Formats: sequence, structure tokens, C-alpha cells
Amino acid sequence: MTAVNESTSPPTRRQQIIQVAAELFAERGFHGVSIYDLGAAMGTSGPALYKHFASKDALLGAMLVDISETLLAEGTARARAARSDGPDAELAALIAWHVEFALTRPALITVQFRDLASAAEADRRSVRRLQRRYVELWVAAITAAVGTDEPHARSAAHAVFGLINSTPHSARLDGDDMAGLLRRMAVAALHAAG
Amino acid sequence: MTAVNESTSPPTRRQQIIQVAAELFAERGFHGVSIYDLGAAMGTSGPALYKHFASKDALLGAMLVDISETLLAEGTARARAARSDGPDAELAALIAWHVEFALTRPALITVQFRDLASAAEADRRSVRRLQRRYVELWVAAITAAVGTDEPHARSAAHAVFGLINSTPHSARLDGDDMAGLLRRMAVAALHAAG
DNA sequence: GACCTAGGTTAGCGCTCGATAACCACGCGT
DNA sequence: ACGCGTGGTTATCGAGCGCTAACCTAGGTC
Repeated sequence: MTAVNESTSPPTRRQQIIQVAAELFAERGFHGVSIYDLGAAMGTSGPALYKHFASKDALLGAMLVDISETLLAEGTARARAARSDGPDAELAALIAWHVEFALTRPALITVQFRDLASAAEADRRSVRRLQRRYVELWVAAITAAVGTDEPHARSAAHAVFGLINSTPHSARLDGDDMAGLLRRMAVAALHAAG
Repeated sequence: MTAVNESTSPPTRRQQIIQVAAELFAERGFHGVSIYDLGAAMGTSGPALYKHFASKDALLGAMLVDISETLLAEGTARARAARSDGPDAELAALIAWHVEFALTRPALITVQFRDLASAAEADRRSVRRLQRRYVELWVAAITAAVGTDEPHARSAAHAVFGLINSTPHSARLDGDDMAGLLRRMAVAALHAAG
């Protein structure tokens, strides 16, 4: 529901918990992190979590939905802003946004495609609906810029997500260098999908 | 220790268990699958597992090591076979092999980069050692074919793994079409890494 | 035909986890 | 001055898990 940056408001406790939990989940997986681990990492202990989330599953759900909403909302905004500069610029904007997100929030990226299966059915459906819209944004940009048919554009989009999302596993170059590398590889890969 | 295809011998029970477990782990994650789930999927019940593996962790370890050994062994063989045809052919052979593996064994690919964190320390070390050798194989081929420096080649290799490994998450085209798409995208992405 | 071994069975132990209950302290509006 | 909501605490419960123990075959060997 709430976006990651609620404009100027200081981060609420829920958001703090989500951030800390994301790091732990990324390291050890959702089922590998206990409520007590979470409390310890927060400086509180154990069941304090339940003052902010109805369950451990609800925490995961909120985290995953937040990520998907951020990706979609910012992606939509940036694509629209670049649209007047042509299809290539729009695609470049999407790529730049996804690369930026993956490099600055590796934990979120990791959790998103690692622990989605652990989420409750309802949350999983919400996330997939948002993800589908995000993919459609890419598919539109790819077909416009490269001229592929839709099915290939869809598979190519997923492949490029995999390419960009690989950063958490890779011994990193420094940030800007890595961002440039990923952007160039993504553009080239997509142009080869035609 | 034993490769996936022990030539002509029928699959031993251990290998059957590993295959069945891989499917379940890929769906629900290592911690999301209980010993009893495993037994049920095997047609036996529960603790029968311990006649074949010392622990649930040992099963995961054997699975992960098997995957890494297969990738490295076959990758080494194919790269050597193609080497006489030049650097581009060697790189193409590596790409073709990885694509083939990812398309025919999606569950193994998923577990490999999802549940490695759940493995015991010793197994994790073994797997990482094998993975590192596999990456070095790619780095050598990439630097020879494209002319990048080593750090960029290493990051590019990881990115291409992510690209190819994304197939389990993608609504699939038919096999050959998907394989071709991935190969083209991988080649283009690597040539853009220079 | 006795015997071992490979591969199963069920019962149950001990521990960890998620979740709840009951209680407590501070800050703030009236 | 007081009441109450907010966000914490500890104790505890119940379930599910990994794993072990003890026992039971069938098949092959001498």
C-alpha cells in the first residue's frame, strides 16, 4: 500500500523492520530466519514483531508487495518521462532504473525472487499481478524499440531481469563501473532478441 | 563424487532421491520441504531417507556438489573440444552447454542458486570451489574472444549466468526457440562487455 | 537352511519455532 | 492528575521438525 519513500516522513517502524528483515532473509532465506533472530537484529526481542505485523508471513508479504510496487511505480514514471525521446530512450530508462534498483537494494532483489514461494497465497497473487504489469511495461518498450514479437519480448525481458538481478551474486566492481557494464550488456542482449 | 550420468548403470536410489528432492526444493525451498514430504514423494515414508543419506543437510550437499561437478566437467570437456575452432567457437560451446543444462534441468538450476546458503559449511566450500573453477573457464574464454580485462569478464560471466538461469521463472517458449534466443542474447551481451 | 545385509517400517524424543497471554512503562490530550 | 494507546517485556503453549531406536522383512551367499 505505502510506497518505500513516504516523501519526507521519517521511516516508520514497519519500514525499519522490513529493511532489517530483508537483509536477514537475503542471507539465510525466509525459513532460515526466526522471529527471535529478527528481534535481535532490531535491538528488541522476539515477539515485539507482532505489534507491527500480524504474522511472520504478513511481514514477508508486505516486503514483497512493497518491492513490486516500487519497481512498477518508478518504472512507469521513468518510462513515461523518457517516452518523448523515442523508443530507444524509453527502453534505456527502464534498464537504467532496474540496474539502479538492483545495485542499491541487492537484498530486496534477492528476497524477491528467492522467497516468493514462501509467501502466502494472497500475497503471492498480488505480487505476481504487479510483476506482470511491470513485465508488460518492458514488453511494450522492447517491441517498440527492437521490433520483436510479444512472446519473444516477454522471454527476453525475463532474461534481462536475470542478467541485472545477478549482481548480488557477483564479486562487484565499483558501483558506477558495474552499472555501466550491466546497462551495456542489457541493451545488447535485447537488441539480439529480434 | 559420482557424475549425474554413471554411463549405462540404472539410476541408484540415491540419485532417484536427489532428483525427486530437487523438484520439491525448487518449488518450496529447502527449509520448506520436510523429511516426510520427501518420503511421500518417493512413495516411502519419512525416515527411510536415512538409509541413504546421513542427514537432510547431507542430501542437499550431495545435490549441490553433483550439480557443480556436472557443470564444470561437461563445460571443461566441451570447451576443450571446441578450442581448436577458435575463441568464438569455444565461448559459443560454453554458452550452448549452459543453456542446454538450464533448459533441461530447471529444478537443479533453481536450487543451486537459491538454497546454497542453507547447505553446511563444508559443502558450501566445496560447491564454491567448483563454481570458481567453472567461472574461470568462462573468464578465460571471454577474455580470449572479446578482449576484456579479467574483472569485467568475471562480472560479465555472472551476469550471463543470471540471464540463462532465468529460464525457470520465464513463461517458456518451446525448447529450441528458447535455446536459440538465450544463446543469441548471451553472445550479444558478452560482446558488449568489452 | 542359517545368516547377513539392504532397505524399509513405526514410535517417540528433544528442540525450535511461530504465536499468544498477561503484564508494564512511557507520552500525551483533556 | 488521569486514562489510554503504543510498543515493549517475559512466560508459555502447541505443532512440526530432524533424527534415533527398535524392529521387520526379502534376497542372496556359504
